[in-house]
Amino acid sequence: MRILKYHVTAKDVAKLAGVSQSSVSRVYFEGASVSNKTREKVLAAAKELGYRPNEFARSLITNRTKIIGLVMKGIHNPFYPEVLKQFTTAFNKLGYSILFVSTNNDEIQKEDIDMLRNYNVAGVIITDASLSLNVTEDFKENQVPLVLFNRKIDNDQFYSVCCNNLDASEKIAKYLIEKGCSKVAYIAGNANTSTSRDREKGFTSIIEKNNVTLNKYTSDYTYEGGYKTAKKIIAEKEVPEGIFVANDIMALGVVDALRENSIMIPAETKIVGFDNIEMASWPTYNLTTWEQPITKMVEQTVNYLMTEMVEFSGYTESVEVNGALIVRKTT
Amino acid sequence: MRILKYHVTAKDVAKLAGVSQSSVSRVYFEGASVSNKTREKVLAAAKELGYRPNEFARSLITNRTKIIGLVMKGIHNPFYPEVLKQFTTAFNKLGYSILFVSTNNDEIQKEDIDMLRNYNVAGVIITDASLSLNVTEDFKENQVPLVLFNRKIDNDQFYSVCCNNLDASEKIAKYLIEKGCSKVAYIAGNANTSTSRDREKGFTSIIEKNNVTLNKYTSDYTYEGGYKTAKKIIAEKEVPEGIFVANDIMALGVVDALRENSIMIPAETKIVGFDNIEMASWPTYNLTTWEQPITKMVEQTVNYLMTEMVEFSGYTESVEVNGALIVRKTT
DNA sequence: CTGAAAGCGCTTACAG
DNA sequence: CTGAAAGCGCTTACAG
Repeated sequence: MRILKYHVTAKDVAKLAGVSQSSVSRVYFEGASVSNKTREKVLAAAKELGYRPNEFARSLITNRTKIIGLVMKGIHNPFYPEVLKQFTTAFNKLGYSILFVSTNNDEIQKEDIDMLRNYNVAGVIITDASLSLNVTEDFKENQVPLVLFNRKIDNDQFYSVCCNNLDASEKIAKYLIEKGCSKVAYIAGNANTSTSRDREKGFTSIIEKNNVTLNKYTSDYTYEGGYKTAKKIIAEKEVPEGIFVANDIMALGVVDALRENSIMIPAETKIVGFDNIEMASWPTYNLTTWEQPITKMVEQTVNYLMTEMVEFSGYTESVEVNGALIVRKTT
Repeated sequence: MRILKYHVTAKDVAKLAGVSQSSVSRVYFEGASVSNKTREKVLAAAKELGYRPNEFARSLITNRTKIIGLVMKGIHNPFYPEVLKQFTTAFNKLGYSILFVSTNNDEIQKEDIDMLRNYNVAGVIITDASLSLNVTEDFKENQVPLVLFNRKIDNDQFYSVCCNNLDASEKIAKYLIEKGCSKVAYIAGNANTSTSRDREKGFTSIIEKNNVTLNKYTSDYTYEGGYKTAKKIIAEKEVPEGIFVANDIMALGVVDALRENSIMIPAETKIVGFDNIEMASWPTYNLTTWEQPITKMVEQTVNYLMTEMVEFSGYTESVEVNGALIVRKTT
């Protein structure tokens, strides 16, 4: 056993303040009614003793915590550290803490979920990973609100927050056509992600309507993936006039590969990415891309969770937040 | 109030297994002695009911959790997402969860610490930020082990894990001299970080011994900072033959700025970074750098915390883990 | 508004 | 090894 500094409890505060322990509790419990006089006495005593309510005793009774579980897979994509930072800042301001879980698999594992269940998290955000229904039954049964961030699942079992991927990719297609491309390519991210599928769908629909030649390649949302795919395209001899790459980090790999082979961007080939990560604006790359409105997406997620945490409704919707095309020098 | 699914407790398991609640508790508490017969009965009953010990009730008594607080500031530097991922993976494997705190200030704030104290974390890792002594008194008093990761503080009040910054920067200096540089520059990161100071100290000592001209610049460990500092250096007309940049992300900014001004790397100027982030190996950059041994640094931190969490000793030391020079095409 | 008391789900001496 | 009981620090009906 550790020998600990004397732990200040509500009882100690009560004694010093000359009130009951219940009254101390009421001062720290939102919504309870206490007279100003009692409140002042309690707060003064609490300050003197350095009292802080024990979150665990609290959670034991209320069966609630102020912990948000955040599950993230692709921390290597610079898009996600920014997302993490914004979520942490937003929730910390609201008095909530972030329990961070990094999953290695495309699909979230039972262990990852168990970690969150063990700590009885008040809400869950899953970014960048899919999940099977049975894994989340626990959350539903316990009325823990859940948001899929930057991913959606076709059935309407989940609340999801995404960028307007379909519309965005249609606009990107139109933009490349306007720029005069008569032969284009799409480089997909992981095939099992909704983002890659939606971006492919929107892009393809417009391209096909305009009788532009389209080649599709599958990659994996990494720099190396983009680089290798571009090398493959180059090896096929007929480099397309425009390439829409499903995310920025892959697009940077594509740019580097084309440069190594002295293919001029944008003169010979135009490149468009997706995300608008910081590096896209670096002078070396100056990548034309679609900006994902992270701040708005985070806001939307936080608002939903906060509402559902106050009173669980189980409401689900696929929310799409509008981004915008950022034109730089690769087109 | 939420209407919750019936919560399975140790009592329920005890009833089904035909043993006392204490016995159920003993099965789940490491170190307690239970007969195999009892254990089997309990585990069977627990499985049938889907029992999971309540962490909060547990923590209330033991005054311990399986939560590690991880404080991070510079998540924008790609070095840190990798650190975060490795810590999360390592601790999850050991059954510990990560409470993530992102601080915005160079110095950790009282609020950040309060967040960790509220959840009675078992251990704390602080990366990339400094902290004043008074803020951490709470941890000491409560015997919560603490590690400074990639930062150290001159007094020996803290256990810290760093790369061998001093030795590394001496070697980098020697390397640049060997390569024939007779005029060099050092671009510092945030002046109040131990990493930047140590790297400057080691580099300077060797450079001065060899009568090589040295100019020093202060920047801020960001890409933009590196970029702007390089522009300033260029404006001074006499671009040094070698530049040691205190971290990679700044070094990439330096490389981009020099390229924009058509200064040949490494022919006219050689660049050495520090960290060996993923991007340093990208073909566009191919940056010579010092590899920070993240895996070993994480291991060292985890081992220390695990030991101190079992039995707190308060032992402190400044541990330095050896990295290595990675020669690429900027030198 | 306030206090006394029950109880959340565990761990842990204490007997046996 | 095992059970009955006390107690961790709170919240929350229940009276007053």
